[in-house]
Amino acid sequence: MTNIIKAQKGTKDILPAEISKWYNLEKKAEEVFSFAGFKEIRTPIFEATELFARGVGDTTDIVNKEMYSFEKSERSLTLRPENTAGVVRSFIENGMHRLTAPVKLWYKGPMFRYERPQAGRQRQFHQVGVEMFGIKEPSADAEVILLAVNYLKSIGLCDLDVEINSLGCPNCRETFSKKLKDAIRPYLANMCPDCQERFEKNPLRLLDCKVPECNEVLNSEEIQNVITSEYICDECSEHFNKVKEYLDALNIKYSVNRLLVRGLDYYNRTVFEIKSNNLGSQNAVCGGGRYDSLVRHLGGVDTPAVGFAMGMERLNSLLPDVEDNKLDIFVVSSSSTEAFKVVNELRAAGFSADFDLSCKKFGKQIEKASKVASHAVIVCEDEIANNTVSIKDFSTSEQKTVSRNDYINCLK
RNA sequence: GCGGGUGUUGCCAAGUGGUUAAGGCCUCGGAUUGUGGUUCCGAUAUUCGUGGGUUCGAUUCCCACCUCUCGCCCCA
Repeated sequence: MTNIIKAQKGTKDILPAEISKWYNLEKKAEEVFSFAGFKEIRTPIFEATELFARGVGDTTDIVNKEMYSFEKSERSLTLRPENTAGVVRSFIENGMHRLTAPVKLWYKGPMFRYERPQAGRQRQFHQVGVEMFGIKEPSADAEVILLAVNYLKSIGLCDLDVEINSLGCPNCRETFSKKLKDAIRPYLANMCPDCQERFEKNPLRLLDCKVPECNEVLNSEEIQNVITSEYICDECSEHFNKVKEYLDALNIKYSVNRLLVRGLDYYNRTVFEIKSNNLGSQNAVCGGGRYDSLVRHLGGVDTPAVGFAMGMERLNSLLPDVEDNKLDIFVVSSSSTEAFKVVNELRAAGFSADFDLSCKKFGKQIEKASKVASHAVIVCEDEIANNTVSIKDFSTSEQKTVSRNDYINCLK
């Protein structure tokens, strides 16, 4: 026998038994986002590799070691590892900066990252997210966070922790990085190898290292003074305060986490994450923030933007399983032809209906009917002879025989 | 890329260095050729993750690889 071909590492089938959970996530996204004036956008699954190298940032792990890239006709292409870069590309390419601001977009779909799979992490996974372009005011930040919270609420997730932070503008970021590096430099030799590398590549990431020795350094009074000091400029600070005011006014509970640093290079000012305690180590269900320079960076007209993305598998794992809906009607018949006709009539009338294609004997058909449907419509010899059908309600076991001409009405 | 755990049928799951690999669920057939959800009977593993090795003999012992899983890194 030939070898069985299995799903690739880190990929999964979404089976019929779990599909209603997915439908629900997608349906609620459509509802909640369109209620807030967001329109869905669908961008290609693969893009030019350069888009991600420039868009996501070539200091990131995503770009350095997690991309599914391949060559075709001398072009380097990559399966999208996230969708912000793709949406921005589309925004620029389609001249959306000419539309009245804000341009509000949402998306859902598969993303690909070559990582070691673990709880809440696959190589092919799904994200649902929003991007809003053209508003530099802090109201946009608050609107996007509000939307995230409301979406999570709509799918039944209320008790999640919202954490926010401000990275400041590129200037603040550089000043702060420099201060931090200066402060840490004397202790660097005692810190973990990862931190040694972060020190050069992305100093802000030093802040959330989990290694005890590094924590010790970070918790020292000297470093803490740097961390808690006023690290962003007045303008950025005002922006951040305003965001917090909006969130307070909207009764959104949040905490400010100075150590929250998002891994993608394009963020500035507001960044946020929404976390759950029930997810194991990959505990963020939502991550987002402001990325004012990305559109310009990718060659578009300078346009401020904010957005977030959520991991749908992680959302699903927090949600209870839902039971499959039963069919309205299963047609039991001694004649396949009659069954076909009746099923067809029922479906046209708006009932979900099915019948036994292999025309097994009566007992088997009624057994199947009781398992998959709430009602049986019986069309056997007697009924056919008298131009009637029998309707059986499995919840009460009651059965009545009605005229074939208006049985549909008897079901309503 | 690094570390820990794991792998018996569609699913759950026992088991042993010796030849018929328990049991349960699901599925299918029958008791019951017009009435199901109860009951009873019957059927379903010839790669026991894959490939090597030890042995007269391995699903059981050893090695390698792979999967899944939990962590690290990083991220949703």
